[in-house]
Amino acid sequence: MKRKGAYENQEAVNRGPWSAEEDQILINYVHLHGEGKWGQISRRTGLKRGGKSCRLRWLNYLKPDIKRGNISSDEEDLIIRLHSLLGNRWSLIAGRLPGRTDNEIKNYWNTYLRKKVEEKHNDNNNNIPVELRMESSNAFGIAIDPAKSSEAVMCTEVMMATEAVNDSVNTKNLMSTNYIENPFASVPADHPEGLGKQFDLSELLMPQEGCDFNGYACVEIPPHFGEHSCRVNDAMCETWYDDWKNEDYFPLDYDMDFPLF
DNA sequence: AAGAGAGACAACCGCTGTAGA
DNA sequence: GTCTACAGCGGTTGTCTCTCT
Repeated sequence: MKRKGAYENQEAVNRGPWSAEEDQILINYVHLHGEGKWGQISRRTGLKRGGKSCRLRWLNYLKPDIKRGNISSDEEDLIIRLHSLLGNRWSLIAGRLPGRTDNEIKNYWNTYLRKKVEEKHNDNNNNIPVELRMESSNAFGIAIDPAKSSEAVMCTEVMMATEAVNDSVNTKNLMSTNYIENPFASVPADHPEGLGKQFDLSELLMPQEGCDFNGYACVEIPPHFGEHSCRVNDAMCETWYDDWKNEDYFPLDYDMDFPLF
């Protein structure tokens, strides 16, 4: 259902690549009026572009702090890690890569990184016994294959046992044992087995004091979830997956540094 | 040199969420 | 509560450039 106003007067709207003249009009407008009020640009400047198109052009191309040029290996690594955590939540991923836009990261993933990750996964898969190559499933029988998955099925949410959240001393039991068996099981809080509280991982991904940004998104459980500070990094999913796959359960411990994969 | 195919990336589209009237 | 406009997101498409034959 098309909403009125989104693309009205379509016949009067320019499409396709932006000209230098159009760019300059948009830049001048933003300098005068600031970001936002995109819908007013055509009325105020005569620019024959929809508000959405203007916003996109500014955010993805014209904004001064946009970093252009090749994505570094560090950035690439970070994208892979964040994608394994967050799935296709490009704006969240872009938020952790200063100067990079969600569109740029999405394009980079779709045209290059996805294949690279898949190839890496296939290589790894060929080196393990057939019986371990079988797709795993979580507590609800949902097949999980982290390297292939473009969705954040496995770890967009974190389960923490209620008692652990309420008991800052007993931090070793942060995860209910039910879910240590399968750390990728994301159990709804109202599920009969859902003893724990459920957090959206993006909520946990808060900048942390003293954490090197390129140190791969150290996160801290916000204080209102309990007094403990459980430091994790975004490698934990892979680590858990490997440990779980090898039936060597990962002992979640207080303030433990997780190894990078 | 020319055409085909692949890759890269800018831009568009459909949708949801939200604020304000 | 409803409607409208707008911001924002993610998926998809279009177009340009490069490489190969």
